[in-house]
Amino acid sequence: MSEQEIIGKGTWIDKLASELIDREKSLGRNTDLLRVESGLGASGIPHIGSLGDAVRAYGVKLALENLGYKSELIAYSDDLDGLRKIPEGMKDFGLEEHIAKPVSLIPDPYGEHDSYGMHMSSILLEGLDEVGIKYEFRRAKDTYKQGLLKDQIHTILQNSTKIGDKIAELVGQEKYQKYLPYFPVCANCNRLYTAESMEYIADERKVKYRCHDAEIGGKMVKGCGYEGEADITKDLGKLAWKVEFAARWSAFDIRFEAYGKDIMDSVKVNDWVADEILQFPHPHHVKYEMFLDKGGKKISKSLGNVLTAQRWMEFGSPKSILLLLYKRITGARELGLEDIPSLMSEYNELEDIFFGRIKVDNPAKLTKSKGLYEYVNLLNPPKQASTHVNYRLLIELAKIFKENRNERVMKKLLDYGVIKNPEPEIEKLIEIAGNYSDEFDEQEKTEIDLDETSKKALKILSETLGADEEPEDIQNTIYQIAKSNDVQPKDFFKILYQIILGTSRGPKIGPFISDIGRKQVAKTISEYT
RNA sequence: GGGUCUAUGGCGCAGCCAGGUAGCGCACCGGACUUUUAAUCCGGUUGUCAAGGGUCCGAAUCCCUUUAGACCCGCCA
Repeated sequence: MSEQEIIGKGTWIDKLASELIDREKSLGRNTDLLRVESGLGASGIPHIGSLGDAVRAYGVKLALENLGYKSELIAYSDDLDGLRKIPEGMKDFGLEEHIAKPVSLIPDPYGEHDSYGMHMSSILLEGLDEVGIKYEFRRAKDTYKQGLLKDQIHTILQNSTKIGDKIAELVGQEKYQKYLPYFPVCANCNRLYTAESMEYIADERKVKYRCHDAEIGGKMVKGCGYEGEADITKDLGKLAWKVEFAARWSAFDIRFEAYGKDIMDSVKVNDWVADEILQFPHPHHVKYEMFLDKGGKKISKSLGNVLTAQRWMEFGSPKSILLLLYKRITGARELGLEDIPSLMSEYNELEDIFFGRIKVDNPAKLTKSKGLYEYVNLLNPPKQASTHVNYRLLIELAKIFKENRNERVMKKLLDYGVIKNPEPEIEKLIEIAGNYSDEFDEQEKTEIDLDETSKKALKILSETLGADEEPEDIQNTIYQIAKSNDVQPKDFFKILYQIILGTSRGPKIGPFISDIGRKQVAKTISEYT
């Protein structure tokens, strides 16, 4: 490590915040409040990547504050986006008729929120609440209704020719050389995208449009033929993505926004629009990779491999999500629920490092690990380490104890000396580890080949175990039964593991059987004789 | 057509974005313990960090070129 000064907590988040501050300074901009933004999609079920955008933006906010600046996170729901595709699992709600309508104008099929869009956003917001992220919520619908973007829209529409040419030059998309980058919501049929903007009447701040057929999501959607004018200061309608971010950044004074590589082109154009058209130096950015599923496929709302934060938290702690998201930002990531156990362990390890229980020689690494731990705790780390229980051990124990799980696993942990007292946090851990074990423990009904001698031995064992009097040494008893019935002990043990656990190996079987309950085991075994 | 990411022991991966002894899990080998399955514990082996070049006192890490794979964009938001 060189003598380079450590910035903040020594993580990539701090470095990013520091770059941001340097940039603001060299731009000569006011730094009284450095606002960061995260966009929330509202048209599909929000997955963990959507959560990541907001969580990381919040991390940057924390870093900025830690470096002595005021900051604020805006969570902006794009709820004027039109519904283009009906998400997997929602085919039965009759949503077809709402295709192309802004998601905030579609009723919530579940009847829980004011609209379809709000329903989707809420899933994400609840996820954020659960991991402890604070934000200021804003919606596209209100933003446009209140005319918050009217000046930006006006400027953009006045420069639409220039912008259209630039879009073609930067990303090769030519449609905005023909059309205005503004989609009104048809006043007659409530549809977006079908309303084609023809002309901007600058004096009146109105866009003339005609509702015509349009192709959306590979399907033709009928326009209603209505012709009208949309008032950009208060009517519903929205800018195309290629220019909308810029308008928002300028209107909300946004200084930082991360983005996924799928919208790289849009960001490129928006940066230019912000700088050159709106005269608002674009926010500082960081690009991240999409989360992919374990097959390397993009997590997609329509493919049905959506991994939500809520689903994750059935099996992993909120901190395991934060760790996943704060660990690093670059790199393609194949992600699945099977990553939870190692993240759970890694958190404990970081905690041990933070509290000095694990020595780390490299000072830079030490700083970084401690810093990461602090971010995972949202820069408010606990005063003392929590009791650590290995998550994988819990999964194993949960696999064995299915009835009265909490109580019996807890007892086992006390027996093992892993914990000293039952604690509520441990109960929670047992619960989620139990969920994990129930979900991913394939209980393959193994066909077991049993010859007559094995059956006979099993029968004897079953009777012995089922007797009222408990054999002193079950391990030895099993061994003796095998031997005296001409069954290889090795094979006999294997058969028992197959019957009890569905595997060919397992924990030492004597104590294991008393743990499960010998009568219970006797009953199980008798089914095979 | 444009762009991004990835490549590290047999397998799966971390380390890279702030350069400083190449690490972890599984597997494998040896030992301890167990009445011989298993588990556990201790110890050990395994690497031209994809290839080539550059910067540097020092590169898995930074820069350039190449190869292979994945993903994104080129509908739309």
